[in-house]
Amino acid sequence: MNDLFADFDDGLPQREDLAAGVVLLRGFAREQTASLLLAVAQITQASPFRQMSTPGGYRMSVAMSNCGALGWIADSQGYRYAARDPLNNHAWPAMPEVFLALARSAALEAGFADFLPDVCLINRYAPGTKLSMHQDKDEADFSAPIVSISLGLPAIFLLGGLQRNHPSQRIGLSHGDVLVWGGPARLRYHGVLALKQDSHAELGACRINLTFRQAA
DNA sequence: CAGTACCT
DNA sequence: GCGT
Repeated sequence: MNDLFADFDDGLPQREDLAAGVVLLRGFAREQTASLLLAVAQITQASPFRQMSTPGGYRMSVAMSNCGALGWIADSQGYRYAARDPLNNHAWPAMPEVFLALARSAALEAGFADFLPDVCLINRYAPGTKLSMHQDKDEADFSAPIVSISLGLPAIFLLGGLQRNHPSQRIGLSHGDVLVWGGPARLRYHGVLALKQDSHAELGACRINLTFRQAA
């Protein structure tokens, strides 16, 4: 048994307070996973997954797309939000109602009322891909929380402190789990360890993460 | 895999 | 320093 990945087989979704301002909602999205994945397929037909480059000139292993009024992008110029997809110069696809409703209800359940995200960053992880420790700090104000929905293969999320050299705790995230952090935790460093080689019943060798933010 | 140097 |  691995207690990083708790079961929710025979109960309602579990709320777990991991730290001040950090709430893990195990299985919170489990009834909506098919709808979410269908919407991801539609969004990424218009704005395909792509591996962005960091300002330092390295390609990120995780492939990304966005929906909503704004999208998070990285390139040689830096990290920022843009209203248009640089791949096609079109507006990002609209945020589906099921995304907005789920993100809002998860935020409320975690204690953050009136969350109105204008961005959903969609991250696609294959086995071996990862996200190094970073802060989400490209948003205009930090009063709104971050809502993160996990789909497909499990991953180990690293929750660090407010400084890069602080120790991190490992959080196992599985299909349908939702992690919310905000308030005193809003600027905590975080990352994702390289995915293990594995296969998910619905998604195959793939993890999809939806990150909701209020950027403007 | 955590710590660290890297140098845009 | 969302990279190696």
